[in-house]
Amino acid sequence: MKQAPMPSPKKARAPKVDPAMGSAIDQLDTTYLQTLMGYNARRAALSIIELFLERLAPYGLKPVDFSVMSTICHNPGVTSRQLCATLNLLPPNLVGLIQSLEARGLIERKPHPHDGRAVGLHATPKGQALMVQAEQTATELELEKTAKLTPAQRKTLLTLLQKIYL
Amino acid sequence: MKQAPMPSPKKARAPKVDPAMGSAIDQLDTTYLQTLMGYNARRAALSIIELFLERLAPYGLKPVDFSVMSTICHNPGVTSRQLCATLNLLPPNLVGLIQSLEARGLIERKPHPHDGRAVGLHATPKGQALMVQAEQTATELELEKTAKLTPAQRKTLLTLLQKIYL
DNA sequence: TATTGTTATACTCTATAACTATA
DNA sequence: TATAGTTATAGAGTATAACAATA
Repeated sequence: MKQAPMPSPKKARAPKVDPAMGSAIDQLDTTYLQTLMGYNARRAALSIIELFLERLAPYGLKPVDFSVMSTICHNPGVTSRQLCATLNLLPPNLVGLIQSLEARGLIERKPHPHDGRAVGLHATPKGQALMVQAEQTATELELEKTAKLTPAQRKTLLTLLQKIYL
Repeated sequence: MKQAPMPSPKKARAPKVDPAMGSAIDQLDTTYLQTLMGYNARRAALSIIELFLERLAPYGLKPVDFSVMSTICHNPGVTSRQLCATLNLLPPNLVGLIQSLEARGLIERKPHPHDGRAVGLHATPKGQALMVQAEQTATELELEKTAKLTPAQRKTLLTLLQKIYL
């Protein structure tokens, strides 16, 4: 809503006021950056993740842990390779994460029925119970962070973002 | 558009097919994660940044360098403190970045007219020329990455994202 | 006393190469 | 030969504490 005051020309390379002026309003001109999807998506994501880290800390889950646990819960028997492909993670970075979740008793590793190389990942009852709470907390926090959006706008935003990365 | 096949109930905790089945379609159920703005915004941002790194490498600019340079260009005389506040950076992490840009002859540091502690940052002609090209490249790459969106959808997406972090 | 910019440093995240066991 | 999982490690990114100079 705090948009630039809309000057007539399209390009505004020089700022209206000199930032070197110790003016009370030291608002900078970021109109160009705000036209970039990458910039805006990153800023929005980081803003949400900041609160996510705070609210999910009691569960001992960071964003990546959360997305991995959630995917395992919803896809019992999933393999590491599938997780990597789906969540865009690198295999070496998933190893320690999986080991940690297993050590905490949140998941179990079972031999894969058809492939001796692969290992099926399953959430334990403890892990499932934790994720029911964690997902609820995450959903709540997300609604707070997107409070300025109507439900319709929120749905639109999700759909449009998926058109970029899917 | 490759949405889940829309089962009647709202909640779908168990997947339709067992992922342990070495099925040709090893598509996982990520319907829950896709309802999270943080997840989608992060995935979209990373997707764009991936191409950004590739296309802007010839300029020797990464996303943070780019946003700093762009902000300096559009706000001559801006201080480090202002950059940190506007771009959500931490002062210690900006020091090396500024020194690097100065060493490359892209910016100049001039004493601040009113505040002896502060230093005004200015893009050199070389830096300005580089950024004209870099911004054009960035804008082009962004349009490629958002090719599935109509201009109206693109504008909507930018506006909605800003409602989250601004 | 508060602020700007800085140094040093630690911690996390991400990426690459190479190895094993199985297909 | 190709793939799943692993190990070790390097590099980038992000964070905190403490300091000097100036307001």
